[in-house]
Amino acid sequence: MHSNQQKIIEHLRQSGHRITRLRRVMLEIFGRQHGPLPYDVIMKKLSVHGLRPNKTSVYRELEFLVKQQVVHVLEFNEDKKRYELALDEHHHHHVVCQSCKTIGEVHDVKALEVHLRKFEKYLTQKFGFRDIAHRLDFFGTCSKCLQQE
Amino acid sequence: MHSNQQKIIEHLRQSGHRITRLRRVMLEIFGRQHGPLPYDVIMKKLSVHGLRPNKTSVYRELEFLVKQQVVHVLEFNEDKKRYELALDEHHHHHVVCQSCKTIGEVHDVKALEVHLRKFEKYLTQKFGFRDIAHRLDFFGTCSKCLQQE
DNA sequence: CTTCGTGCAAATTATTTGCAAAGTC
DNA sequence: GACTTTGCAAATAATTTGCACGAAG
Repeated sequence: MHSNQQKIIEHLRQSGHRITRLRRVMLEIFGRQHGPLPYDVIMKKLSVHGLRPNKTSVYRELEFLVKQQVVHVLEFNEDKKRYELALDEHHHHHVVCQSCKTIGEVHDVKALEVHLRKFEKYLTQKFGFRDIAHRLDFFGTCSKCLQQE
Repeated sequence: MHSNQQKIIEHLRQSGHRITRLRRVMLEIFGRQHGPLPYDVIMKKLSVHGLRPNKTSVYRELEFLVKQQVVHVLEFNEDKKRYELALDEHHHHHVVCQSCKTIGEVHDVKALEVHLRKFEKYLTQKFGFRDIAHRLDFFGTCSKCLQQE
């Protein structure tokens, strides 16, 4: 996890990008694997780390990290985007409570992954689709919210 | 007019909602359209049908249909929402080309559905999650776009 | 006639842009 | 020093709100 961050920084440096304080700290924040983060939460975390960047800078850095394929954009019908590390070994799915908006993560649902891969292969062979990725999320109501009804 | 549409209208009427021209035509548009539609496309189609409603009305009608669970909201990282019928028999997944933004649909990937259901059952039994639905979409580059590179 | 739906104008929210100044290599 | 990255203010774009009027049952 720490070494991942190192790897990313090395990769960025080698492709001619500078490692600024903002960039380093944002990678650190993402590296701590706190689910997918929206802009405002990232901003708060940056503040905790002693940084008070302009919102433009944060948005631009996110855009940059997405372009570098270091980070993914996700949307859960919240009227705002969320961002999370795009590393292969982080691959997972989300379980979202539509009431309290809590977002959980599920890793390694093997039987599912196998079939997802198979279907991706099918899309490639039959339709010539390339560079396929998938997004699988579950939506429902969590037990806590059910009790409160 | 499709029987599905009739069913929806009946359902709405019985729960005390009025069937206005806008509501009827929007349901008609959703009913004959494959693929999730964004606000601006819906607006154009309404225009073709001879309606020129205010954007507020359209947005409010969409909000209404979502609340009635007649329609789903989808987002594909386009900075705008898309809407499509939420009927069970319409259940499908999307194949999105990230280059030309074309959105295809896939139905009945049986092996996948079986495992998705299984996993949903697991979420219910183990964590007390209820009313679970899933969203599964594939992203990649279509063969047309690959040729043009 | 009473409640629900609509139009209009203005507001709100997340996100983006242009340009000058500052930081990194 | 060259070239990225940042800050600030102002702009966009999609979507929402408040309020008065019009339409469906």
